[in-house]
Amino acid sequence: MSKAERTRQFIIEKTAPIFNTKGYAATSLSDMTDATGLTKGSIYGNFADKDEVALACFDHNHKHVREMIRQEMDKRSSYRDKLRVYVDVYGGTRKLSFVPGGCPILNTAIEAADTHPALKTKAAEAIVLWKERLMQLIEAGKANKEFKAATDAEQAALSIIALLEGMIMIRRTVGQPGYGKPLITAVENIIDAL
Amino acid sequence: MSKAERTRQFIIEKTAPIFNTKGYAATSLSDMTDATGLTKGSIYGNFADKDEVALACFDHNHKHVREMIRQEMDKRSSYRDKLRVYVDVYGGTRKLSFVPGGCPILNTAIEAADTHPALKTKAAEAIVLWKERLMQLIEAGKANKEFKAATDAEQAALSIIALLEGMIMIRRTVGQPGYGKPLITAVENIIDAL
DNA sequence: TTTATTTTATACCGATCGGTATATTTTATG
DNA sequence: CATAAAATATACCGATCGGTATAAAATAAA
Repeated sequence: MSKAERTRQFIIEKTAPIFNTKGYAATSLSDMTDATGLTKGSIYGNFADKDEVALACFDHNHKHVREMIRQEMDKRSSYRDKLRVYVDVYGGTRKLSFVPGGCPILNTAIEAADTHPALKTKAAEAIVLWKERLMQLIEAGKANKEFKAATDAEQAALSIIALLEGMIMIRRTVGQPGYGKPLITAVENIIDAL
Repeated sequence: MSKAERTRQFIIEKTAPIFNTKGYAATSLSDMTDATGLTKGSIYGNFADKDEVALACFDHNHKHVREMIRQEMDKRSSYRDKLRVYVDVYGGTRKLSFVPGGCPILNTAIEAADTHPALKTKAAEAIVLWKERLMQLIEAGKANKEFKAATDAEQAALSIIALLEGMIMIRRTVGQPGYGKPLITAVENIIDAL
């Protein structure tokens, strides 16, 4: 890895959490130089513009979440237990470290919807990928006789995603944990009923 | 209503949709003068600062959604049908006009989470109010023998909110209507099972 | 209709925005 | 170690940001 590649990676790692917490538009070049200790010249020597950093940061945040899920999922054998990883990671039952600022897919989707087509596309691809991955797991469980054959994989997958994202929004906003637990239970109920 | 009060209302009505679509930080004074045809002097003669406009705009958007729900709900008699109003309004099955830019509660909650305490508080209050209203309807249905006595009102209320908000995010981001319908069905299933 | 008051427009403020040309320093190569 | 190349820092650009002092205009009361 060349010096430039390392610096590029360094910039991404230091600024990705800021983009996720403050939002893309609200994160300034000053925020980026403060967080990295680098100057604007150095940042612009490795990225064409602020947008390119923002897009790379989304990829980084998204990849971080995916790898955490994957890592935890590999430890589990049954498909039901694999699905429960999402509850453990997003639900925060276990103390699994998450990206600062909440779910990057949700944050990016909301901010970029009417302002940033490229980011919106990335968020959309992330959602599609997530749904397909969930459906894969559910269909595999059906083929394995672990889940009922009548299970609607698409509806279950989308319901889990919507409930988790809704829960993250509600829990982060209201603050009281009493607003999160019933939703964790709701997701668990879906998984149990598969 | 004095001239100033009318102007104040005019500014709110013209800028509220912009705040909801572009976000609070990304909406500039120029956006506001363009949308109203007024000058900065006029706006600052009626509001202390940009923040005061933003807060008033959230209240306006939130009230607009609530009144639309209330209006449609009054037309219906059974509690089950009343609850289905949320599906019709948020689900977009019926062509009920919604605030431009999607759900203001969701948008505000996500943007303000780490950046704007006052707005975050307003979003939190909106969620609490919504949950309590849903629980009222469910408990009333239980008292009326329309719903099962064993129904967990809190979990149902929170599940409906999370599913609807998750659906709005997913539908707006991915675009394809195939991603929304299964979630509408999921909410309908919850209401049917009450 | 005159006058006092309120409301709106003009012109400007310092600060910060994203971005760049260029000089300086650091890295890699012979 | 010398030198060419790459990477970083400095200094600056015009544009726009939110906000304000003040003048002009419109409104309301007498």
